[in-house]
Amino acid sequence: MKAKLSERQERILAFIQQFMDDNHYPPTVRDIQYGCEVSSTSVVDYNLHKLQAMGYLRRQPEVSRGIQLIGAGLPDSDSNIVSIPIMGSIAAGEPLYTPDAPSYASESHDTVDLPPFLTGDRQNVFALRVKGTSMIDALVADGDLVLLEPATDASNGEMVAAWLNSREETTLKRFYMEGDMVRLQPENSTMEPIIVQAKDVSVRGKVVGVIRTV
Amino acid sequence: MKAKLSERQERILAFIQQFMDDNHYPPTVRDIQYGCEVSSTSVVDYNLHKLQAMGYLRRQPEVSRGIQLIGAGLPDSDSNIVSIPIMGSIAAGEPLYTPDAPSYASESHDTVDLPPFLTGDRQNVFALRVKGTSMIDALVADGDLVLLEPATDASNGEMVAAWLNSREETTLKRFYMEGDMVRLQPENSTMEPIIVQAKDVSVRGKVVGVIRTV
DNA sequence: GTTGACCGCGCACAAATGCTCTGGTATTCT
DNA sequence: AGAATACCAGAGCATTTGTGCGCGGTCAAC
Repeated sequence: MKAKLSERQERILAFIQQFMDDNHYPPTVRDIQYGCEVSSTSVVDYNLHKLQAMGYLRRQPEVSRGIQLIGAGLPDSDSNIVSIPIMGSIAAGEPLYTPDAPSYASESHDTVDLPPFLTGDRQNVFALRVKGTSMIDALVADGDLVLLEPATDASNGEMVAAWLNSREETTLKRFYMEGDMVRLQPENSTMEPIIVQAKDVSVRGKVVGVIRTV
Repeated sequence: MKAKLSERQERILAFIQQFMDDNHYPPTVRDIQYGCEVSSTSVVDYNLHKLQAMGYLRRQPEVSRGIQLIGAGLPDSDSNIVSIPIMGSIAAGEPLYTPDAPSYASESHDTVDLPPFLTGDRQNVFALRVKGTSMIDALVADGDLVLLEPATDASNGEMVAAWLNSREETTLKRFYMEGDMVRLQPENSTMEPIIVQAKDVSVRGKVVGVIRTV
């Protein structure tokens, strides 16, 4: 069994994979024909036989769509899911994501598996469980899971996880830089903003998504 | 629409699942016929339509083996991800999941892949894109994705997708049964509740989760 | 040049398959 | 009882779809 594939065979293989991802069932010979711009079904049939002989797929004779890919990566396992670590809770003085102790970052944390559309192309997204209601007016409730993108800076109005030196805690607030002071604004009309020296606060991440189960 | 399955429908559903597990491609109508000891393809077709209307599966018309199970556990049953169909938008008179027009139910719907922890062990969860701000006070914003569990009934105070006969639209509100009237309460202080006869409203699903990307 | 393996093309057939039409039998509703 | 509804059976049609066959290129070996 050779490992060498013609360009057309590569394309057919890729097309089948794509098609399976999209439709959750295998393509017909003609689907492949049109999808790969082949001018005849027999060519597809010919190459499918080749691919089968080489072990790239299996076919059920006389059966429509009787194609299944074998070998690697077929059980959806490709990259349409990402594991996000849950680094702890936020907004009530709980301990949190401590980059000063990097050893922690990879240990014993829970993770959630999420589809990539929630993280976009951001890197190193992590999640925090919200405790408390300080952001209730920004549609973030107690118990929600917030997705954060690591950041050390923020623009005014962005929702961030911020570390307060004075309190030794991390909190979820909107960020406003005012001179050399920083105002951390809760989104809850019954709560007061926190205003501290810029040097006494450090941004840990920006909120990029919210997930709630009821 | 009932959530109740006949024995035959249960069997068909189970058979499809089994078949997919075994063969990695969906069965034909006749496969189901023989597999479930039905005496006619039309019966299978009939029940498939029913199942589709109830949201248990999706079909590609005119396409052999154009069946895919939706809800839980279908993606090769690898169980760390589920495909949820996005059945449309909600809360501004947009069209939605219309079991009365089965032909729609199988067409051109997007799906999102989500980890199972969001759906729990619920079956046939589907998603809707929220349009409008009627539930802003319940922490559901315009553009959010809400996850719904199919239901025909609701307890007072639950957040539901409800179909209004009079307006021919589906709307996202809190549900309150009051005598033989139903009050659909928006969670937005600037909006008035909708109060209609119980018979003029039908619950389509209960909200079980919310997803927002910023 | 000739040969033959390899690959592609177009066509057509037969089987597989989705779908519809007609009619039947229960069960429920009025 | 009669009407309405839900479900099933059988048969048949139209489309989809796998497969086989003949023909025509290309290319390297002889």
